[in-house]
Amino acid sequence: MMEGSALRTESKSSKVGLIFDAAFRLFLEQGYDAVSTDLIAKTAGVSKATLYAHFASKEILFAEILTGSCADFAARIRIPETFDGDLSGTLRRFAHDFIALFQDDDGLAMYRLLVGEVHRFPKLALAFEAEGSSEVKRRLMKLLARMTEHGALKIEDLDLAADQFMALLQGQIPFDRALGLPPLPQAVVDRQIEAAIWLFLKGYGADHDEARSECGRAISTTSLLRR
Amino acid sequence: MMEGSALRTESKSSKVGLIFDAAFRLFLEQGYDAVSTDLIAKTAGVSKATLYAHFASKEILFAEILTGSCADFAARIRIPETFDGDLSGTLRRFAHDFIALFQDDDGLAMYRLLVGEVHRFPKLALAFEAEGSSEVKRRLMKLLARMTEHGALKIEDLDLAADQFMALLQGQIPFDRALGLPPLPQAVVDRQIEAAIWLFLKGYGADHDEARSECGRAISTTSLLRR
DNA sequence: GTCTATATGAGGATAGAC
DNA sequence: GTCTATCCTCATATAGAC
Repeated sequence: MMEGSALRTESKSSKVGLIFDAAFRLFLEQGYDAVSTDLIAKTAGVSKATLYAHFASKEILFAEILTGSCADFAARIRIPETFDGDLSGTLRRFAHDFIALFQDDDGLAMYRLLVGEVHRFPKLALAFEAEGSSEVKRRLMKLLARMTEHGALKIEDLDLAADQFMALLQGQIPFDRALGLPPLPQAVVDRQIEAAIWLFLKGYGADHDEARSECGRAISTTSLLRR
Repeated sequence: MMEGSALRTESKSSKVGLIFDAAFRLFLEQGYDAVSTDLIAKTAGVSKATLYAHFASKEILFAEILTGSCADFAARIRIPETFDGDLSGTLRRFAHDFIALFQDDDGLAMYRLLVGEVHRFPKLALAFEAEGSSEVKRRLMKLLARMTEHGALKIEDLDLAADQFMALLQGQIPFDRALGLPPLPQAVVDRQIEAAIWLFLKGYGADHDEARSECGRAISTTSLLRR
């Protein structure tokens, strides 16, 4: 678990730790190419030779840093192991943790870094997807499953529902933030979260039963055939 | 308007046009730093001196190329000027145009490029946001407003509703695609679109006997591909 | 306008002493 | 392990002839 917004900064005062921290911060702030090994060494307060004694190349240094930080993302989301019956409260807690990832400058810088370097480090980006966003989704699906068993929700396709809830929470935030827009005011975020929960429950809440018994939650696929 | 998936490639056989095209393709495929002016000149079939005779610097060349292509994005979305009463059909047409942007490799490469170079070209990314995604949202809001006037929808906050519809359509697609995942099969995309329309109308549809007319033809989509 | 050839500098990586 | 000093490649940008 992490305190505050900072991603891993393991300031062991060993040389490796110093290099690691300096490189991490510099890469996040300026990108891969813009940061020279010279600058990293200088910032860390060591010589370039020392840097290369611990990391075989700049690419390897970069890869080690990023992989080490991937898993931290999923870990920031609180998901209860059991469902206590507080439907909207539980969803809301998840929502705030989830959105915080995109408001956080460090997390965002890391996403930018990965996206910008997909050409050079394709595996790194895929690993991030698998251990980050994909992992979050899996855990949300488990939560929604428990809520469905509990009778609080009615969901047939968990995968789809999880996708929709996450999408509603995000809105255009990750997209815009990645392009450099400033974080939204908390009030706006809160409103977006409440609206997301409202619409989600409108579709999957068990207590909105009108027209449900006849229609079910089946989705019309006529357009699939028509198109 | 654009045909096919290619973004602007103005192959006037003038030297400038050749340089422009070569640089555009190379930047999209390999990123800003990975592409040298040497390579651009070679690919375009001109000398480096010629390149610098037309573009003062690599940065300026890059900026001119990207700004020229920003507006093309919004232009790819068909939005009717008047609403003819076909609610789900109109939404569906918008949806397919919208999602196609993220399935398209060129558009995606451009997004990656902008996101990766936010540090170096902050204004460029903001311009893209303003002329691209933000413009699309404005036009969708107008459409939703017409639908509300027409009585087909009941929307209080147009801005919020537009955000939600776009988010539902996107799901995790832009996020995952930006990280290098392959495009989703069209069947999965179609299912996501139908689910988005369903949930959106669940919240904003004016007729609360909603979708009853389509119930008879409804098919459970759980039989379709799972991710 | 367009070329060949080159100046100039930056950055990744290493040699060798301690 | 850590440093100083250095090599060498490559990329941006320009000079000068045609």
